[in-house]
Amino acid sequence: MRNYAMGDVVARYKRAQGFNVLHPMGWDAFGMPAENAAIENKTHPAKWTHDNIDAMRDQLKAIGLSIDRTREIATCDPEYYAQEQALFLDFLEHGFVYRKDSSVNWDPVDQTVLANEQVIDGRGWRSGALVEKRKLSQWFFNISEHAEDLLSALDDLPRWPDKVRLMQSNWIGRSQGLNLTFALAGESLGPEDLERGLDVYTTRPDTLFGASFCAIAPDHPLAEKLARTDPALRAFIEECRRSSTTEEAMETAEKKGRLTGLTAAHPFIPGKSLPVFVANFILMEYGAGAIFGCPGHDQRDLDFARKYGLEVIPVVIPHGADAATFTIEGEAFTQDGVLANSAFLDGLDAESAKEEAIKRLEASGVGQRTVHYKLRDWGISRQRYWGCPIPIIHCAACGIVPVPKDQLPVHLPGDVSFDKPGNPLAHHPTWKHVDCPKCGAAATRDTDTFDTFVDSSWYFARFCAPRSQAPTDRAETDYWLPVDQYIGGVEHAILHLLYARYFTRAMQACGHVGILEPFEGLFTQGMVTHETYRNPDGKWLSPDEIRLTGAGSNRAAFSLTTNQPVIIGPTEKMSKSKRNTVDPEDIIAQYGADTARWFMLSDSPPERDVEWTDAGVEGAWRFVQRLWTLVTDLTGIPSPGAAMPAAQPSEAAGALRKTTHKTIEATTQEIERFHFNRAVAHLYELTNAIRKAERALAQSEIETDHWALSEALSHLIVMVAPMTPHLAEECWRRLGGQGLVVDQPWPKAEERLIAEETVLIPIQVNGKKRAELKLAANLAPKDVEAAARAHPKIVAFLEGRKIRKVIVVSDRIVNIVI
RNA sequence: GGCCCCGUGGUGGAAUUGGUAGACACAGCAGACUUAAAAUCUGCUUUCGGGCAACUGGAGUGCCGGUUCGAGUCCGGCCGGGGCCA
Repeated sequence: MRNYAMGDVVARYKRAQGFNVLHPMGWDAFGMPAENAAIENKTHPAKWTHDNIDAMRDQLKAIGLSIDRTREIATCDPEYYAQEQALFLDFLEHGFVYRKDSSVNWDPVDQTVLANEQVIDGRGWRSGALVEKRKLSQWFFNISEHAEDLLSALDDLPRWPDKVRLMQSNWIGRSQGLNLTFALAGESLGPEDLERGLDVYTTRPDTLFGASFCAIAPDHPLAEKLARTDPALRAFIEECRRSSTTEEAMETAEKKGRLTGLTAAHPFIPGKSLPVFVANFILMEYGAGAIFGCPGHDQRDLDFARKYGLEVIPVVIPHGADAATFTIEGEAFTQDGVLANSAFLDGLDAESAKEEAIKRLEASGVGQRTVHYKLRDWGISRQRYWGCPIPIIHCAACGIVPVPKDQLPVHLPGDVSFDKPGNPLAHHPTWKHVDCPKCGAAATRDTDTFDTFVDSSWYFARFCAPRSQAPTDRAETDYWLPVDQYIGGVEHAILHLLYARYFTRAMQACGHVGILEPFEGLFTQGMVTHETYRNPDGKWLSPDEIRLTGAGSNRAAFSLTTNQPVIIGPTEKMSKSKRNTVDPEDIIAQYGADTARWFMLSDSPPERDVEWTDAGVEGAWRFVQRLWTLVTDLTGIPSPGAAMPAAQPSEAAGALRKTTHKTIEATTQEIERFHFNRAVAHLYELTNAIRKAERALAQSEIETDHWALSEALSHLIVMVAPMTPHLAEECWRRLGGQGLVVDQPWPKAEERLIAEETVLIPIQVNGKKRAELKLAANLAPKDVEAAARAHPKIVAFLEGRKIRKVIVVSDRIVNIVI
C-alpha cells in the first residue's frame, strides 16, 4: 500500500509538472499461493485469484490512485499469456531458450517439485517426506551468456540505488581464475578417463603449492563412474544426494569425503601427487565441479584436511611474518599476504603470484585463464498447474515442436482436479493429447508451466499497448519505454530486476522493443514489518485476532476468540503466509483515504523499513482537519491565481510570501528525491505559518496582505494535492479556484523570494558557540569578521586573550581560535 | 565467515552533505474555551547545574581513539541491529 501511495504521489506530481504520465496497474496473478489455496480450500485457483484481485482492486480504488484502468492487465488472462507464449517462441527461434536435464527437489508424496525454500531440513514443507534430487528435462533461458553485459551495463544505470547495483553485481559474481587440468593416476578408472585428467576451477592459483588434495562433487561424472564399481562410494553419494544442497547448509554441515583411489599429479612439484576425494561440500554447479584443496587458506578445505589428516602448508603468510615459524592452527589464513613455501612464487604478493602461476600453467598447456560467473541459467519449467502453459509439443518422431503461432494461446484448462498428488496438467484426461503440428501423429503437450518470474519480466512493455495483438506495439513502446521511474521493494533487487533486464535484451533482439534497459530510474522502498503471532500449536494469527496486554517484559498476547495465550514472534516483513499484515482499510474506513495517504507518507523515510504502527494517524487526521478549517475560515480572500495587487504588503505578509516560496522550493526538491516525509514536514510548516499569519493579516487593510494569504493557501493546496487529492479538490473549490486541482501546474518558487537577505550567523570560540549575529547575506568575510569581533559577548569573552586565527565561512559560521 | 547498510530525545525521525544537533510529527504535561467531556487553540517538553525571570554555564548523536579551526557527518577499532552472499 505504502509503495502505491508513493507511486501515486510521483505520478500526480509529474503530471502537474506537465509530463504525460503513464501510471498503470497489473496483477501478477499466477503462482503457487493460488494453487496452495486451491488444495487447502477446495476452490479453483482461478476463482481464488479473481476474488483476490477484486478485493485488492477495491482497496486500491479506496485510496484514490490515479491509475489508468484501461491498461489493467492480469498475467493469468489468456490475452496476456498468449503473447507471453509468442515471446517464448520468438526467444526459442533466436537462440535464447534451450532444454537440458536439471536436478530438482522432488517430493515423492506430493509428487511435485519444490522450490528450495519449501525444503525444510531435507523434507517437504507440506508432506514432511524426505526430498529427493531428481533429474528432469527442463527449459532454460541462457541468461548466463549475457552475464558480462548485464554486469557492465549496471554502470549505465545512474538512477539505480548503489545497493541494488552492488547486489546484482555480487549475484552475477564475476571472478577471474584458472581452469587447470590435473593428470590422474589410479586403478579404478579406465585409461581413456585417466587420459582426460581432472579439470578444476580455482580463483586462487597462487596457493597451488599449498594443495594437499583434490575433491570432486558427488554428482560429478567421474564420481558416478567410480560408484559403479565401488558400493561404499555409491552409498556415500546417495547420502549426499539426500542432504540439503543449499549453500548455507553446505557451509555448516560437517565436511565429509571418501577416497576414490585416484591421485592427481601436482603441476608444479614433480613426483608429488594428491589424493582425490568425493566430498559433500563441492557443488557440480560451481566451476568444474572439482577443486584442489588448499587447507591453509580456505576454511572448508582446512576443516576437511583436519578430519582426514591431510597436510596443511601455509603458502601465504602475513606481511612481516616468518615463513619458518608461521603455522596454521584452527583458522585458515585468507587475508592478503606474501607467498612462502612456494618455490618461484616466494616473496610475491598474492596478486602477482596468481599472474605468475597462470602464466606458467598456460605456457605448459595444462591451465587456462578463465572468467567465471556465479550466475546460472534461468530454469523456467515448473511442474505446476497455475501458470502459463509452455507452448511446446513433444512428438515421438519430430522431437520438440513449437506450437504454431496461429494456434496460440495454449489455454490453461479450467476443468482440473487437485485431489490427486502431482501436476493436474499432467493427469488431465485430454488436455495434453494433441496431434503433432509437423507430422500429424499423436503427440503430447509440455505439461509444465512458466516460472512466474517470466510473467513479470515483460509486463512493463505490455502496459504500453495492453490490448495489442502482438506482444508489443513498437510505436507505443518506443514512445513510452524505458520506464522513467520504477518503484518496488528491495526484495526484488536481484531476481525480478535481473530477469527483466535480460528479457528486455531478448525482446530487443527479436524486435519487440528498441531498448536494452527496461528501468531508467529505480527506487526501492523499505519493507513494512510487523510483529508475528502464533498459537501454541504453530498456527499464525493476524494482529486483529489478538489482544495485547502489558508493556516491556510483561507484554503478552491473547487470542480474541479463545482467550488463550499467544506467542509473540519476531518482527518480520508483512506477508500473507505469516498473517502479520495490517491493511490500511481500517484507517481508510475511520479517517478517509487522504488521512491514510498522508499518514503513510509522513514520518518515515521511504527507503527504510518501517514497523507498522498506527500511532500518528491522529496527527495526520488533525492535519486534514486543520487544512480544511483554514480554508473555510479564510473567507473573503482573493481567488487562486488572482493578480497581485500593487500595494506593498505588510512585513508579516512579506514574511509569509517568503515562507510560501521557500516551501515550494523545498517541497519540490524533496519530492524529486523521494523524500516524502521531508516534503510533508515542509508542508506542515507552511500550514502552521499560514495559521499564524492569518490572525495578523485577516484584519489587515492592505489588499496585498489578503492576496498573500491566498497565494500561500492556493500553493499549499496544489502541493498537498498529490498526497491528499480529494481534500485538495474540495479546498480548491472552496477557495474559488478555476477547474480542478489535478489540472493545476506545479508552482514555481520566485528566486527573489527564496534568497535570504539576512542570515543568522553563530560565532564560535574554539568550536563552541558563544554568540549569534544577524547580518546581511553575502557580506564580505572581512566585514563578517569585524562584526563578530565587535559583538559585546565576544569582546567580553576574548578579554585579555590573543586571537590566533579566525575562520569565516560565508553566510554560515565564524570560528575564533584563541 | 565475507560484503553492504544502520545506530540521534519517551517515540517516528530532521540536520543545507564537514558549519547553531533535535526541524516536523507522535506521545506526555500545563493552560484557554466549555457546566463537563470530546474537539479545537496556546505554551512547555535532550539532560544536569545556577537564577523569580528574560537568561546562564556544563554534558550530549552506541562505545574507544584519530583527522580538523570545527565531526551526528570523514578515518581506524569495538559493541549492537538488519540485509545480501557464502
